[in-house]
Amino acid sequence: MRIVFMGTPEFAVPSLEALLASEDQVVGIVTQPDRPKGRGHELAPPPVKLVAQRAGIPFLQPLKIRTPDFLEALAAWKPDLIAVTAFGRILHAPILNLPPKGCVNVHGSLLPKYRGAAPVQWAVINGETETGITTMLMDEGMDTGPMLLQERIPILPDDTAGTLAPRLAEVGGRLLVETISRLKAGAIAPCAQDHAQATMAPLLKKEDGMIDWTGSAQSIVNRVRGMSPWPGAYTFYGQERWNIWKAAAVQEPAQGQPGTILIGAKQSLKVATGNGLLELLEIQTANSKRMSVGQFLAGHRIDSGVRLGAATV
RNA sequence: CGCGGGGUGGAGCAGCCUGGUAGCUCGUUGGGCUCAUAACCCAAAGGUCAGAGGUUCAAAUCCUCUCCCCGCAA
Repeated sequence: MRIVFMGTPEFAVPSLEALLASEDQVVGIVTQPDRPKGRGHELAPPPVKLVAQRAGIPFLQPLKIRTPDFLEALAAWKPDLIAVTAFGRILHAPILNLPPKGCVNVHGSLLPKYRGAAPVQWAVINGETETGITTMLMDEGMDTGPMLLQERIPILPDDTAGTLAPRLAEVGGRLLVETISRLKAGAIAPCAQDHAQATMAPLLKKEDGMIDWTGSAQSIVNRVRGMSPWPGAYTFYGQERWNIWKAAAVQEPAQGQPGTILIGAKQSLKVATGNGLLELLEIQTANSKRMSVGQFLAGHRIDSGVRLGAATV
């Protein structure tokens, strides 16, 4: 079959590579335009583009999807099927209807849970112990199409969004190839989602990383995990912004108001929460790199009793 | 030419503005204390202060350039 692949970030790379290694032919790739990134204003190519170049497969980086030009270019590739993993754009009907076999999407959750742009992160933030990959036939909604295959994987207690995503992406690649193969054989029955069970996993915003100390210690741990490596969970020590990269709930009763710092022996820094104590393990302050709390305390004088929270003037 | 912070013994920081024998917390090593210890006490080792040039009697500190790192913003 002739397949067009659409995808953008690192998460999409295993899907593309799995397709390239499969019996089907990837005749074209669509990815997002290079974007300014990093400290200067250098343009950074999306990971999928790099793979496309290395594989020597023609690719497009349209600024806008809903144009006659793009649709024409897509049609010229004569795809039997379009495979989509984390492309980052909504496909409208003219594209969805283009390939005879339809458009297959790889989604990083157990649909109908966690529809949307950040399913991996929100699953971790909500403390799920299991997630997975769902392949589906795309329709015009946001991850609402009928499901094809699903595979579950556990979320480990120490997983962050950053450690979980690559594992899911691998499963995604495998499941994508299997899905296509079974579609060709007519050995798969699309199964409508139970829309009543649907939940949303919207794109993460910076503010989603703001730690609410009135929550439980475990809920804060989960937020820290889900916001890593981007955009990061944070709080304020006075006016100074602290990014928290690793934390653990401690089996001790909290002392003081939520957010109160407790400096202990052994170079430890614990914080009272709405329910339980939270020990900070890895921290990053402005203009500095992330470091263990032990290292941080070696060079910074932090007093017990100070409250973390919103920025104070 | 997007804005800003920084590179000081192994780690994290102070000192720089107001030039003049390099300091703090921790780690390491040795010793002591202790039933014992990741705890405590004593001692030691370890730095061409990122690099190059300049000003000066004298530069970590002032000026110029280079390299590297980081935060914000995207």
